[in-house]
Amino acid sequence: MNEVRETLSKLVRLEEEEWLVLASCLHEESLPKKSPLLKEGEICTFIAFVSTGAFRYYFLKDGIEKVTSFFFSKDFVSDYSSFLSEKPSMHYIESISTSVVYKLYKKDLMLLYDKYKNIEKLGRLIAENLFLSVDKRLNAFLYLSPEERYKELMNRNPNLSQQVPQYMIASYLGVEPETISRIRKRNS
Amino acid sequence: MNEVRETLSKLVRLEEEEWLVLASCLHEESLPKKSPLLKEGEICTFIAFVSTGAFRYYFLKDGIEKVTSFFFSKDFVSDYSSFLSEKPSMHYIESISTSVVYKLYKKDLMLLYDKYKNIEKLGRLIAENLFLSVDKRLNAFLYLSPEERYKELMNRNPNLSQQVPQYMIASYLGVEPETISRIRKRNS
DNA sequence: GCTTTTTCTTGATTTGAGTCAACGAATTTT
DNA sequence: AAAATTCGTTGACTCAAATCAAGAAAAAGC
Repeated sequence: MNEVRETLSKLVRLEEEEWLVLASCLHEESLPKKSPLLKEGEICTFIAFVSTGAFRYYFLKDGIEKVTSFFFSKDFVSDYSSFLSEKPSMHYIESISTSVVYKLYKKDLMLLYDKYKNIEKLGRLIAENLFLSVDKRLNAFLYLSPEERYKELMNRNPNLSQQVPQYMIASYLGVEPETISRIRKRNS
Repeated sequence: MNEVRETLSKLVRLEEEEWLVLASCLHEESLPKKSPLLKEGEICTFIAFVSTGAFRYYFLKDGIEKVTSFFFSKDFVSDYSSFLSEKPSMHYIESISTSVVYKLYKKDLMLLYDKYKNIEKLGRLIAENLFLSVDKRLNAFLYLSPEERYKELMNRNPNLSQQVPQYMIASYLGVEPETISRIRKRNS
């Protein structure tokens, strides 16, 4: 729980009371490997802080899993689009390994937003950060070739291939596993 | 100026005082056709409300203009990434037609955020909305073929081709102008 | 109006990634 | 440890979009 506080404190300085009431809204949940946190068709009603473990965020296109994101320790995992719009999610979120998360439900968060100015601010900062990360990812698709995307991803996250299988990385980069294989061969 | 208020009022209910102080921070600016609002290398210090006119948001890749977005009347135009991160922009923002905007500078906005809870909330809602739109666009690249992207864009914005030349639409969809030409031929 | 420039279309060719398929390598299961 | 399943590599082939190039059409300028 303290990791949550630490992570949040990098964004905003919360009053003691604000933290306590926020903490009282956090629900701990443990998941074994390959457990669903969210399924297609559900409305995502939570933001979850990843304490330990890892998650993948994917959707099915013609029965094939397309990975859109990964979430690791200290990340906030959610289908933020579904969370905001309250529309059914098109995605699955599934644990890659044994995981512990702290869930914060939207109905609680909305009350906190209204009551506590610093939590409202926290909400803005979270939204801004998420904007920055989607924007960066969109730019990678607009600006870069698959090979450039792969190199940049590996540069910024050198141990990713130890954490997730290569076919998920391929999917994340919007290419087929064979393409990653060939990129690796070319650059070795 | 009243259009600004109307647009904002759809997001949050501002107190009279909040609106007045916000309005006092808006700077009107008129631009002839093809004028820059932002250039590559500059830090984007503003969010501008488009009163009349249209803008294109692009970057140069090997000297070739790649259009990332369009902004029309009632949109907020900014390099929001640069605005948030305070890093130099990689983009140009240029008027497509004669335009009038109301600029709100970051230094002013930050003070407003601190002082007025509803403006802080407005900031969150703007960030959330921008997140949703980038996320949607990213999904279009992840899920859809160029042809599907084109059809969807035209569906949602039937008069876009009257407002901007086709080569900019091509660029926006991440394809070459010839491809749009061929898609149109196929579907006629 | 005509001229010039910009934008759009069409064809021929190239190319990078996808698809299909087969086969090793590595994990997991029992 | 052996068997089974999953994962990664490689090759042959296909295909959709990029590239190159030449004109046609439309818009802007005079």
